[in-house]
Amino acid sequence: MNISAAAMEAGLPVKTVRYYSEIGLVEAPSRTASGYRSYDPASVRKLVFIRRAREFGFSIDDCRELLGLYQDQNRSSADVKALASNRLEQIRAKQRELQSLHDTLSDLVECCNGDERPDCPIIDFLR
Amino acid sequence: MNISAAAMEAGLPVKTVRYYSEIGLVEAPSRTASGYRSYDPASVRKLVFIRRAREFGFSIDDCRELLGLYQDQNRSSADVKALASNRLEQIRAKQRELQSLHDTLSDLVECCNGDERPDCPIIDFLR
DNA sequence: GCTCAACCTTCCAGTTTATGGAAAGATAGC
DNA sequence: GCTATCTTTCCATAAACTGGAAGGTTGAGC
Repeated sequence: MNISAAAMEAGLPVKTVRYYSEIGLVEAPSRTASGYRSYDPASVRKLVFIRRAREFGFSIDDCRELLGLYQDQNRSSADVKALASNRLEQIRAKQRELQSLHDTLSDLVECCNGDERPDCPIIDFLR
Repeated sequence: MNISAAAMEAGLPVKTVRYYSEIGLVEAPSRTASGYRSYDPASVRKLVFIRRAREFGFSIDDCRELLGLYQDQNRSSADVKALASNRLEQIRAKQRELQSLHDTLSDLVECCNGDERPDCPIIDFLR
């Protein structure tokens, strides 16, 4: 399986697939006689796994850990839960932060006339 | 006013202040005879303005624009409002995205036993 | 006047997670 | 055999800084 077929199945750009093996996130695939990377179904499954984890905002380093757990038959679900809970707390923190930004900015936008005059509460607030 | 005093007043790291003039976000400060950067109160006010805008998640390019408006006596508040509304919509989009991540991940975390056994709905979901 | 710490300078490299492109070799279809 | 479409490697770029090295400046204390 050439890289473009593997990338397609995994739902990732070719460049990204190459990049993931470059940084050692997935093991280097075998090569054909002419040097083309050759992917097997197990590697493709790992790529899919990584794509999904990335979509959940897990960092590349988180993915390394998750992949280790994914491949470890003897992992405890507690280890996985710990990583996920961590990520969940990050998400909640970001949500709180965004909420506060949202509230302030939306108040400012609402009370700005948005007309031709220079008067602007948004600028005044930042000033 | 040396760079560290200016940085302190603006609430920014020295490195960042230097960086902002390097990329032309603020005009290059004058120099003392020995080459030290010398900041005046007006520059410090601009740095504060930038810090606040950055805290609101405006990009450096947004800041360039906002700074232009900040310095323009004849700006229309509509121009400022447009930038801010834009940013507000970005914030809302990010909020929706995070909410959906949060819900899925929190369901998964809740139904994971988090014990010594390998069984794990989180891994199963990503798989 | 000397010393020493705490400044300041520039320059280079690294962070994170890719993405874009150039130059050159491989393969498949006609 | 030609041509289009792969593939390879290598280098550059993105955003917004941050860290560190090597070396010059300043001011306080003695």
